[in-house]
Amino acid sequence: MATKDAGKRVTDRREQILDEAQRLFLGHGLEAVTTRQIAQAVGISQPSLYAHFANRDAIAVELCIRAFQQLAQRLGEVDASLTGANRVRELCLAYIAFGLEQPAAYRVAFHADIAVDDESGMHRGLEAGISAFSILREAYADIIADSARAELAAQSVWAGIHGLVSILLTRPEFPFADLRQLVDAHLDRLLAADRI
Amino acid sequence: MATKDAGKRVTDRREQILDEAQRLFLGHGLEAVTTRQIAQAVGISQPSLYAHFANRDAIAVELCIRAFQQLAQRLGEVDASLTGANRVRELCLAYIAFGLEQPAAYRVAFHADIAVDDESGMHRGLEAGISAFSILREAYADIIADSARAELAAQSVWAGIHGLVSILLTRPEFPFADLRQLVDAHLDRLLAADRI
DNA sequence: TCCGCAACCTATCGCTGATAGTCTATCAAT
DNA sequence: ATTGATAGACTATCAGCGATAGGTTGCGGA
Repeated sequence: MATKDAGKRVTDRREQILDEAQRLFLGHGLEAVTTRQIAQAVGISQPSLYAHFANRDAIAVELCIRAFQQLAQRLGEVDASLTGANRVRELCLAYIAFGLEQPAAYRVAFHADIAVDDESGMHRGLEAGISAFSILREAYADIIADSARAELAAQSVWAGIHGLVSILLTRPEFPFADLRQLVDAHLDRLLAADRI
Repeated sequence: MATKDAGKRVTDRREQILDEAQRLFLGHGLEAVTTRQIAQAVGISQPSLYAHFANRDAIAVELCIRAFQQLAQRLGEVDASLTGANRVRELCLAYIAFGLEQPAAYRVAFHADIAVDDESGMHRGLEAGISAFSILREAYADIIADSARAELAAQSVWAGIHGLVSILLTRPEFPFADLRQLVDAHLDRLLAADRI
């Protein structure tokens, strides 16, 4: 009981740090938030963070995981009764909506430069990203029988919608066309190959 | 004469700083390079940089301009005798090649967060970016008569190829398909709408 | 009762971008 | 030829950053 409480307290503080870090990151952007700000928001001293995380990057990795999980959840909410190309299009719309509505989360997921683990060549945030991507991959398995072709299609479409979200987020000052028209035109173009 | 010499000397030092900064940025990435490293490479003290640039961001803006100019030059080298969809495809290939061969330049151009000017809502790097994009826009004016539709198509294709380059650069650890296959599949998909 | 450990603290490190204040060499005007 | 202004460089220094060292406290188990 007491042991469990102690363990729980540690977990809670870790989660509390991540909650505050996420809140600050979403509000001010990844690079702008300092460890001292996070610590102050939690109500502990700045060095105390290092009892829970190896370094600032480790916090960023956890937030990267959260961001990909939120993306996966958003994609998971897409109407499961849809099939084929219709489902792919709705997944793309959900993806773009997530990116534009949660720009800070999207940037943590895709633009933050986070060191990968030396042996695995990955970090846990990337694993979460792959699992989010799998939703799109499986939707394409429904459309294209050849699995290699389905994989290529899914990666291409992913890159395509990522490009739109990415450039809208990082260079919003460019003279883009009307957002709805641009999204529609982009999806029409990107998914034209899957027309029946 | 003497005045001109003095003016020239200033310009040279500015250019020298930018040259060294570019060399360091390309080698070590944007965030990794410090003002002291730049100053040391030039052979002056770190505060002396601030006689030539308002701050570190101002140097980044100039390098952003250079990156876009290099991209524009690369696109300008595409065979001018090509027309229509063939020209668009070659432009896309050149774009992707530039991004993958000059990752640091591409990141400065598209991923570096550089404050925009308050009144104009832009910075000069963005203007250079727009002029690079214009090459693709004009190629689409050749294919699609309706100028609004041509603009939408060009922006969509730009976003599409940017997405592939961007994700390959920022998340190379993802299990992507073979690069040549992926690029081919992506361009096939992205440009399918322009088939005659 | 005492031990060990987890979590916290203060103090401090080296490094960063940026500013203040001074010195010097060059050029234009007297 | 002498003066005054200016450009460009310097040293010294700042506050803020991520991170580390070392000591203190309080609680659960032997």
